Amino acid sequence: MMRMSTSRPYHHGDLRAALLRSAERTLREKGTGALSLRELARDLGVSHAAPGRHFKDKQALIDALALDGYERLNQALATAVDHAEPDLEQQMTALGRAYLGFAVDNPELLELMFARKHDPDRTAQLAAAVDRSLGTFTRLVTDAQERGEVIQGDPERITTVAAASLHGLAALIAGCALDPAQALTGLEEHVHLLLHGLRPR
Amino acid sequence: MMRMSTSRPYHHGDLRAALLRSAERTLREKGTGALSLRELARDLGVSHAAPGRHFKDKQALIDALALDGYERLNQALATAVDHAEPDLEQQMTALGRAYLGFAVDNPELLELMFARKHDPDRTAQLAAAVDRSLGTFTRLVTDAQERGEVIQGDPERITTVAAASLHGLAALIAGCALDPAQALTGLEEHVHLLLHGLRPR
DNA sequence: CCTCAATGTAGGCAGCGCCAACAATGCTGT
DNA sequence: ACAGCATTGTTGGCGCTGCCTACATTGAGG
Repeated sequence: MMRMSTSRPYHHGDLRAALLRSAERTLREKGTGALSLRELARDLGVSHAAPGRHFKDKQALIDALALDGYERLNQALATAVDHAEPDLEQQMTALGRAYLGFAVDNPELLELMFARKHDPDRTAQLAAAVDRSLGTFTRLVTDAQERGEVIQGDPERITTVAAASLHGLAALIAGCALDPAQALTGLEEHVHLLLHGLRPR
Repeated sequence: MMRMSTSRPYHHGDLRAALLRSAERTLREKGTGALSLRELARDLGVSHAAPGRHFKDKQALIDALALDGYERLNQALATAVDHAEPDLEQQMTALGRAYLGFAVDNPELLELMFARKHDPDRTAQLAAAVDRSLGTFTRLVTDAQERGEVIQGDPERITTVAAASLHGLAALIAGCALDPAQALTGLEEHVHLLLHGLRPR
């Protein structure tokens, strides 16, 4: 059938990217529960089945969203460390500030990223993305070890302590269990305690 | 209409509790996404609208599930501390073991508990439950401060460091980003590093 | 140009949450 | 004892969802 002269072109052009952008926006504004393939399609003026051409199911779109989130997070973490003085405490604080900032700006996305419901296929990609995040931490730790700023020992274990600590803060912020402003202003002391321990010296 | 002699009684007896039990089971076995009021009703042999008499909507059931989770978690945390030697490191390790154990046994439930999608009314109850959890941490910290095992300073801030560290581990476990067995065996050293810091002394 | 893969459309199916109207039950006051 | 009433369960239906299949339109490569 010929299409009416007033309608937009039959092919959208870059529907996949548009879906991701729109979904990310919905996620931020109305939460995970409000994500609907049909509604995304309506918003973009395409038919309700069009998204199916780019994401085999809803979970696939969510996985793509999560993957994109990791990429942005990794970018933020890496540049934060790069722009900090080569001092462990400052670098760690910068890393924390970037991480917590991401959590404040993208709480629902962070929740998605660390959810346990990913397609087994995409799980590999996501795991790689997580490793890249942890890699930033590990690099920080090993460098500091070389400078003698961190105790010797398995870098992975030490990384886990630092990463878990910041991830815990980020998760609490994303879950509304911790006041974002308070967490950000207290971050410096948090890192200090992490590095120097809770026991008296 | 008179009921057939072969059918079960018109009234279930304790449908609300049965729904919660069944939902918790589904949550553990098939994940959050598989939770359906209609399916729960079918499983329990009641009509599809019966759950509505006990939970005004699906979120209300989820909130109840989360609340129950907090109660079990708080119980576990409290008894763990009580049964440990009055030594900070041992108490903290016991607390961590209890927390991580809960995360391993109830990953989906933990995800629900810290999700950001609760009814504003129930949020108060949930916040109180969270405070009770953190209270266990704070008590631990203040007691240790009195014994001189922890540096002086705002107990809340110190609590946040410890709690965030363990919560981070638990969240990573629940999200399949950390191997549970590895986390549990490494817990002792994790706590040690937390208390003594990452910097060389 | 013709063909074909990629992309979008139309329609339909089953399941879901939620709602309103109605039925069965058990409690309570007289 | 029993009438009235609140509680709890049932039935049916609405609009929404994700997903599937068959079909239409388009652009690109032989």
